[in-house]
Amino acid sequence: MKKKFSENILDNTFYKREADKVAYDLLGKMLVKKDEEEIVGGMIVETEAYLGPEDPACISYRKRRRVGKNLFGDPGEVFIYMVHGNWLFNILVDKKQVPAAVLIRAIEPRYGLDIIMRRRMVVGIALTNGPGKLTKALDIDKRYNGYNVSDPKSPLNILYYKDISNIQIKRTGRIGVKEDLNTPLRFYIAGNRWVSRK
DNA sequence: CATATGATGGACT
DNA sequence: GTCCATCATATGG
Repeated sequence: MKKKFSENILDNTFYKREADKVAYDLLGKMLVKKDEEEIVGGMIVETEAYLGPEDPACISYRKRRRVGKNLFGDPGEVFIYMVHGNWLFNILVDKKQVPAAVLIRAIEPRYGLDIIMRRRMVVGIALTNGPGKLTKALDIDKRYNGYNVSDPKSPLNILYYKDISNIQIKRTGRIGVKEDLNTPLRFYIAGNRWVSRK
């Protein structure tokens, strides 16, 4: 099982592209975490792209540049950020030294459901249908800053799972941002019940 | 040290 | 849809 996981890990060239393209292509991929001996994780069903210094919603924008110092890392690196009492799980993307990221907003649980339910103390779609919920479900916090999801030794990985070329992807504006761009930068799998909002 | 700030979640109308 | 508790950071005194 573990060997199969490592064979399917997306390599870091996947992340060396513009944030909106990576956000789109992450849908239908598998996010897994090695949790002690067990594997927890699920299929990514909702993402948002944050484009960098030119994007008013991005942490690397203007005054918030200090907050975004961790945004200057290699593509594929994990970037964790606290908002409203919730840890948000991001992956650095684009060329090196471009402070852009993709936020993972929702997953469909596939591994370690019993562990996830114990941590969340709920059942059903509320387990992982939001960016703060999924980090609680997978026990992700700032300890995981700096790991690279393309590195087989990392506790967090993203795997190829299935072809999504026949699945309908919807685009909307980003949720909860103070100042969004005109381009819709939120992506989700149409009809998937684990998506946070329609 | 004090306070303002959210890329939220959950309870409620 | 609205309201507000939340809490790690950033920033200013």
